[in-house]
Amino acid sequence: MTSVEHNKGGHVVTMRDVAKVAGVSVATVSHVINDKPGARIGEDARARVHEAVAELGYRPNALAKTLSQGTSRFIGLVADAIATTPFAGQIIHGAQDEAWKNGYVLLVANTDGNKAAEDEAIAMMLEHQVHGILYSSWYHREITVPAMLHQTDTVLVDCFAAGGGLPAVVPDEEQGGRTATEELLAAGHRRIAFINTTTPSPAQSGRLAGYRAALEAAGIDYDESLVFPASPEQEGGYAATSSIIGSGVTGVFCHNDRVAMGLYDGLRERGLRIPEDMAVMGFDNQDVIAAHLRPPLSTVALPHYELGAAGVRILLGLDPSSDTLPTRIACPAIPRHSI
Amino acid sequence: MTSVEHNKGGHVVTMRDVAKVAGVSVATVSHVINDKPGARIGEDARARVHEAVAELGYRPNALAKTLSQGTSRFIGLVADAIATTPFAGQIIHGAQDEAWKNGYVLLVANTDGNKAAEDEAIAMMLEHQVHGILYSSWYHREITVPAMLHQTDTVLVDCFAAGGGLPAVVPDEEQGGRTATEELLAAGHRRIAFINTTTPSPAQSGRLAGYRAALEAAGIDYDESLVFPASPEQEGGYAATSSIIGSGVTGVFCHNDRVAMGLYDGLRERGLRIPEDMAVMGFDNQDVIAAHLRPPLSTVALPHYELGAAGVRILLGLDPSSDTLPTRIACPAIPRHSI
DNA sequence: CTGAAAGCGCTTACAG
DNA sequence: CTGAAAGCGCTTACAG
Repeated sequence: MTSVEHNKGGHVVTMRDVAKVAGVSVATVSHVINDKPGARIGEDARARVHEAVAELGYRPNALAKTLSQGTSRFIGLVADAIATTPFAGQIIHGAQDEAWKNGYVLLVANTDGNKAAEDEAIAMMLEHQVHGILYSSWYHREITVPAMLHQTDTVLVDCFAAGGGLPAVVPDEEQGGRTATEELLAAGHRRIAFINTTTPSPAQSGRLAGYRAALEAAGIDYDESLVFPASPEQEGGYAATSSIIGSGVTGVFCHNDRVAMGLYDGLRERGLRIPEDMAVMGFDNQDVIAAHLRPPLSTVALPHYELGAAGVRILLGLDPSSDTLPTRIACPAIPRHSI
Repeated sequence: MTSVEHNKGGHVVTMRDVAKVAGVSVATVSHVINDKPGARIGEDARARVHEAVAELGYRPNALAKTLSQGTSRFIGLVADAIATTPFAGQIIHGAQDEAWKNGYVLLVANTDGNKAAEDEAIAMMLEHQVHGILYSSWYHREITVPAMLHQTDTVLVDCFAAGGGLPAVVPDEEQGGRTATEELLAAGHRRIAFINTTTPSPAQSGRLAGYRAALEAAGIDYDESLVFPASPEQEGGYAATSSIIGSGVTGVFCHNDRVAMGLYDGLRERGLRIPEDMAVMGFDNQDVIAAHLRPPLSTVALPHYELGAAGVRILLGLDPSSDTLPTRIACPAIPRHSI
């Protein structure tokens, strides 16, 4: 394989080489390359430096720059499950784009939820002088903050700390639940079921609260018998089918898209059409699924990309934040054809 | 927020501080911390250094180390679509684990397939003195190598260069197609359809070749009329349903899981049971889908994690590689209940 | 067994 | 308008 640009001497080209070729000092090279505001450098010198840079194929050593400046351009992202769903990928994507935009680069580490790996990851990031760390979860939940995280600036992404103390960004589950229910309401449905997860979580309580709020705003009494528990997967939705049908409901808000997918199967097996016989609303806007169900699923999106992006903005002090109240990111409606 | 460990002086603790507290020179500190082989350091001095490190909460500056050693511990991963599917996430996961295992850290960049972003990403990685770059695609395809990649060691992951020239790791599509077909064969099917994608690609030709090879090995004549073209999504599989049924086949190998998912719908609508009336085999082992279809889908897995891991192994010279022939990683069968 | 010193590739006051 | 020099936090021959 070939390697980095080398000058005739055989070593990688450095600022000294550029200075030599341009006939100026390294200080001058540094000034023109970085376009230092206060730098009074003559046009000719400036031009010679640029020529030399181009001629030699010079590329600054970002690490050396960091060392001398004492401030790094790294942001660390520690994730608990990088590969389980596209969700983590979207967080990484948002964080990376935003970091980039601000001249930072992303250092990522996966921990698989393993404490030891987590500490090792954080230690490595600290040793690399990260500007700060984004500590993320692939699903919204409460976590206990690894002690080492306190050695640098950190913001929690898609999770939050027990007693607060650290800025956090999470999806607005309640607004999401409200929005989902409103979509059903807007289509004329009055008797609406909610298949909720059996797993205690911000999603479980938040989406339920949103469902109730939307109903109330529409002047509809909350009927506890219309919320059905289910495991948050296709299997859960499928199993809930008869209860849903038996409840005399015309629309159902599913805790997530996977549940909706299972319900689709159950409904179809009984000869029911969507949305004519039953309107169904999902949650998550899960890739590969939502847009390709028959009919395409109306749902509400989990803003993972935004979560990652907002995380770095907060870390860089570009967005306001609070140590006690997580920043909530809206979950927008994605209307398709199941309502 | 709090910040890095500081000593009484108020600045972050450095090797000098440790040396001072331990009553030795920084050279000595360096030697004991790195456990240098040739270093003849007394037990007492060694102990004092360790004590000082613990007492001060000293953490080495990895960047400074890199500078003085002239060799970095970074591996860059440039991906074209970090968030589209879990696939890219799995590549990142595999690469990160393997990098970690060898003392390297992963720098990731997303390009969204955008040439400018790509060049910028590579430039940034070069400036950060990466040891090498993993250039990856989220689906197996031929690419044209960005020129800048030649300035460092690079290995292609889930893609390969037109004329060779760079080591590459890709899934073994043909073996995967063969394996998928063999699963159907092993269940006693003799008349087997193949729903292939309409998109020209290594997957299209490789899986077809595998299908034919398996048939041939089983002494079954290849019948061209049994391979049906379809768009590689749920919609394509659904649309192929009548052709499949009309072909008198008892089993079908689908180009991917999404196609299989669409076919499931089509079959169900016509009252056909899986696998009793029709056996179906997928490809990809796509998360969130494959294991949760009704019945759970038998399929073949795309080895993305392994692709990422093998990529860094090749980059580090731990695995053999070739500049002309991509390394092929096996696609294992994942038997479930659709056959 | 241990330390002084040079060097890695930059940046940044400070002189002039 | 430009350069010499010190410094960032380490490592590594080289002396002793």
